[in-house]
Amino acid sequence: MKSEPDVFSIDDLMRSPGITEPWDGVRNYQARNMLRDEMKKGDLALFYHSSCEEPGIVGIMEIVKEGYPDSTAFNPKHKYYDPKSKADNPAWYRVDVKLKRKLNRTITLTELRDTKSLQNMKLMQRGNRLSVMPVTKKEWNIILSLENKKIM
DNA sequence: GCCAACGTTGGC
DNA sequence: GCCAACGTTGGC
Repeated sequence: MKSEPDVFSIDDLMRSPGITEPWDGVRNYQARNMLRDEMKKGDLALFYHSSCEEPGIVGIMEIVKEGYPDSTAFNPKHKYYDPKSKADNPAWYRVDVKLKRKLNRTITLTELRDTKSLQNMKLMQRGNRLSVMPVTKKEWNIILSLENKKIM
């Protein structure tokens, strides 16, 4: 799950009450489908910092509430307001995430690109812009094995 | 700031 | 339904 740290960072999540926050503001249908249909309570997710100095994976989260309507879309004053989404037929969904732990260090995008066994990851695919995307168990294990392996 | 690669919009 | 124009994402 991607977030721009200037908007919402792993440290913001650490400071949240109960280290839990709704992951809202996703306005892309493919990503919406994953939030609404795919992600289950107890699932784990990687927190990715995008559009920043050091893009990469910074933490592990747990889904603590499954997809439910993103009410920020209903509020005309909210920055995520979307008039197309109505309370009786919501277009956008969110999940609640809880921080499991912050990684010892950022596993950078460069490093992921340099890892041969991760070349098929969704994240690596050209022009990929999804803010929520699947990670296979195998990829997950490889990624986390990098955490304590090499210091860039 | 640039630009590639998408997604969305709207005229026809 | 097509497709050009426009907007957005996100790495660099």
